[in-house]
Amino acid sequence: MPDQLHIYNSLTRKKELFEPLNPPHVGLYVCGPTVYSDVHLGNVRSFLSFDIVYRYLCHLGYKVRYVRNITDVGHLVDDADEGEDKIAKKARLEALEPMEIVQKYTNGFHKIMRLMNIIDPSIEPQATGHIIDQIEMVKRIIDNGFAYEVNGSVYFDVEKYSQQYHYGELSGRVIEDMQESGRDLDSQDEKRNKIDFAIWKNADASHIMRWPSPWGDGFPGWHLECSVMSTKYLGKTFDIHGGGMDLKFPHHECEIAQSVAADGTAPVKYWMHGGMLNFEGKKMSKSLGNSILPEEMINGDSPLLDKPYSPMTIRFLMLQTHYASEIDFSNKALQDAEKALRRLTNALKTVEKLPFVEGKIDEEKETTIKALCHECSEHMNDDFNTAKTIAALFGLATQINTFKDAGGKVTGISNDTFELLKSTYATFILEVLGLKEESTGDQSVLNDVMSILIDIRNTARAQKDWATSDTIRNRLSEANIIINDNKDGQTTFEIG
RNA sequence: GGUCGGUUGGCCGAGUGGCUAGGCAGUGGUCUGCAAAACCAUCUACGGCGGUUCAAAUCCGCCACCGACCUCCA
Repeated sequence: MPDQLHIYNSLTRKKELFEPLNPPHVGLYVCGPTVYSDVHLGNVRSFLSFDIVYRYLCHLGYKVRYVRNITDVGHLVDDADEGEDKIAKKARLEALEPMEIVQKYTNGFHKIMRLMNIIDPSIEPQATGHIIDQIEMVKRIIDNGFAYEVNGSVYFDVEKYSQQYHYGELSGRVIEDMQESGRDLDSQDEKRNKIDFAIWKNADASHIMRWPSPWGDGFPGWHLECSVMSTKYLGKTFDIHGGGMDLKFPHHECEIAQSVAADGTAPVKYWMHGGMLNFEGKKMSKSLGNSILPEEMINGDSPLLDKPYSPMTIRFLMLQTHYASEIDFSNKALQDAEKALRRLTNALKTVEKLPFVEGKIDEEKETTIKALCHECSEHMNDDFNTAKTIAALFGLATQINTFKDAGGKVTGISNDTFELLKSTYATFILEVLGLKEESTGDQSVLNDVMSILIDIRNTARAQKDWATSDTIRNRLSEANIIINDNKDGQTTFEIG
């Protein structure tokens, strides 16, 4: 197992040792949301995957500049020529200013990110704030001979590019095949070749989002913003670029082509692609209309769901699967995850409370615990394998619970190992995996009230007044509070 | 049609040549006034057929099924 970070690079299709271009600095770019509607669970998964990448890189001590854009212009709705900007279309539908749409859904996106405990990027650039830079990049591509202008629109010349460079190296596509098998789109007369793509689109007065350019009024093309903003903030070549599998082609392929055509260098050293999230076996996507919003899941407000699930339950379930694999969400999976997460976090509370007692060292136990602690890092080093890391954490949870069961103290291991156990367990759960403790309402008041109820119940129990003690427990259970009489004589509660 | 990926025990889900993944559920036990939690034990699979190998879930071939991408999508 690796003791240094290895990343599966989509570009080379191999797991590679991670060597930053300029250590200890790391440049990380992730394709952000297009803010024309609510982010759904599938989007969340992708951002979570790269949240883990960011967190772990930071954990390893790298100084990471993490750029995740907001796409607020530039995605065409239909085919290339008759296409309308997604934001503009939505603005018409909702009778709002385009920037009102952008603000509304950007706010919603941020809210979900916070709920899911996804850390903010270092820079969150917006495409509309970089129109000038995008125009500059279009100019460079034209100057280098890889784009041509027709009627105020500028198209990337894929064939010309592929004479000199390799278009399709990321997605494994061959341009001859694409020319044969690609579907025919309407009104493509302007393009020299149907595999060419727009980098600047002409827009007449009826378009509500347009900017002046050397080619007349218009708006930037589909894929340009990411090339521009990654270059601007991370340089012409940077370390890691992430996004969902569905962006590999054409979006990321075009990004590579644009950067190479403009600046002559491959933009990215390690390409990472996250797997899709399915519901009932189908990719969850806006266009298929089978998406569940995170808020619906948290409120249980969807006909597809049996009950509400907490943000950390959702987070945990996602992390039980490797980022590159598909996940199929279901009620059963969510309920299992809820219980499993509770086991993990209960052990965290336990280990923080258990006293250490010096004693004869049990070599086997000592070795087991140390090995499990090391495994947490080793598994994360193996292409961010959160599933295996979680397995190791469950191993530690069992060790912790065994201490609790066997006398409610930690003994038989060295103090160093105990400290390692405590810090590893807490660090990986809270910082690396970002599984924060969830609390509902005012904890301090609740704690006070609960300690009163527990006192009354314990008095009843001491008098063998089971009717009273069980009534308290049952009524609390109805209120979703579970009472546990632990082996050590302590009574605790948890919100279930 | 083209390209790529997947098919693992009751369910979810790791895993690329030999060593128990893990979780949830189930079963038996310990503990408990009873529960719950926890612990111990148990159940232990790799789509089908063929091949390579001392050894295959893991490599190769064929077949079946599922999915993604090829058009905006995380």
